[in-house]
Amino acid sequence: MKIFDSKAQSLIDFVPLTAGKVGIYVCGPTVQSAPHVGHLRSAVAFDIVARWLRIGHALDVNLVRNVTDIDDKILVNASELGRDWRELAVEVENEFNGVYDALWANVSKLPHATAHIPQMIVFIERLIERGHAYLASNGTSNVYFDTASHKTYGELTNQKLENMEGEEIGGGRRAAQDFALWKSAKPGEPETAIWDSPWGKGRPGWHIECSAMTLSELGEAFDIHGGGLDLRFPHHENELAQSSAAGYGFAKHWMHNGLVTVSGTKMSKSLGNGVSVEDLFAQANAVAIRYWLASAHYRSSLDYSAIVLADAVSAVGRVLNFVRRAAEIVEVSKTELPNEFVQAMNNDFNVPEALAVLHETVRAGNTALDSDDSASVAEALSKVTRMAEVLGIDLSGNEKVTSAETAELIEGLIAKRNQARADKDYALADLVRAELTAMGVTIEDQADKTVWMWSN
RNA sequence: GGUGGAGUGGCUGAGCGGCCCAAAGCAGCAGCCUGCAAAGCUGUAAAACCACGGGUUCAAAUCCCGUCUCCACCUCCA
Repeated sequence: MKIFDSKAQSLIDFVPLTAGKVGIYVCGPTVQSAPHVGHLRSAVAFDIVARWLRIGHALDVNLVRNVTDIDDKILVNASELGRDWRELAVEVENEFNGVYDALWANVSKLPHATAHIPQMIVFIERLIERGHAYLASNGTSNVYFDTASHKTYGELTNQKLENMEGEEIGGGRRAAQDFALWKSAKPGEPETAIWDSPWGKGRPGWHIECSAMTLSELGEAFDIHGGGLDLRFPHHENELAQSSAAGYGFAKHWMHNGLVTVSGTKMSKSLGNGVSVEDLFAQANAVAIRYWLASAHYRSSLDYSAIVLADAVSAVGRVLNFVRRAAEIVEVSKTELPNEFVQAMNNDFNVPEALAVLHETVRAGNTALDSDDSASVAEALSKVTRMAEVLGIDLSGNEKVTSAETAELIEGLIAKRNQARADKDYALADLVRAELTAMGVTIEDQADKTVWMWSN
């Protein structure tokens, strides 16, 4: 199993720290505003990683995705809306979880920053004791990480301190690159966002929550740390600095997913070119969206367009059509994954290549269907089912709930059309079909019967 | 200025020294099937001269050098 380690900047042979088990920590959202496509891509990418390690390698995967539910932006957005920040955070988080659910991208654990404040304080104390953090010189309770004290600072992104732009020196810090571990409470901030600490009232800085939560959830050292490419610096660099300065092994490997772009430019909150989840779901169903999100290799950038989404709908439809037809005549049985599929997944999760195998199997299955070779149909169906499980393609995903009355109505129309066909009254038959189409129903005439399904 | 990534058919997107006269999907065309469709199968066009120019090699989309273009990070972001 090869994985591209973005810290080593090379492909590594993946060997779990503890035999049979894998600990993965992926940076989840800061719940400040609604999810956008980029969040979904990251979630799907790491969901596939977890699925493959579980299904393809029989590993016990502990996938942790944090929820950063205390942060400047949350406070700012809440105050702009005149709302309680905690309420906003919960609401946004629910929104995130709803989409993750819809896309089949769930995780083992969802630790919250606000539930780990004591652990963060302990962590910061430890850094101060070890000489890697200091209290601000301006009389506030700000605490900063001392980047100069940590000689490997910059190792994740291969940067030297002197080349970094840094922020303006302020807030009582010693160097531009030093970052806040603890932020002093400021006037006007809600009481509920202020915690006591050995240094005074305040709240945690941005990066410390992840270091503290990896420690609580996965221990001093764990296998993989993941997240979007845009988090490499400063967030992951700083996490790594904190945790290694604290004396912990931290992440053995790093994985970063590529970004979602629109016309070649990164989709981001600040640029305002983000495509909302509503936009996305208005154009395609969840299975197709997930397929699209996985259709480029996880390290490549993924360009968004309406066309590309429509392509995904067609491509998934092809798979789903085969499964539907095949399932009418054969059962899914136990079978091995195709070798090429396994090879592809083992090669740094090459999903596009794996999808090629999936489609080849579908074609073989369709050919078998056309030639009534039910043994081959069953084989193809079983393989497709297993591959879909690895990739998280919900094969029942296109089924819409239909009431008995609606089904009866549709079946009545189909019977009417088939009678017309038997009578060779094709004008009437086509009229009925047009009626069905208008209802959003697609029909398919098979040798001995007519089946129907909701159009995409 | 520093650090990374990318340029492959009409579109999306793999491949990263020989299995590549380049996977897979979408779109197009033709045939089969169908009353006609849909779904499906088969075949297939557009010079895919793999950004461009050199080089290494028996062999390069894949390695090296140079050039151009684009993107990301160094500020909040998956």
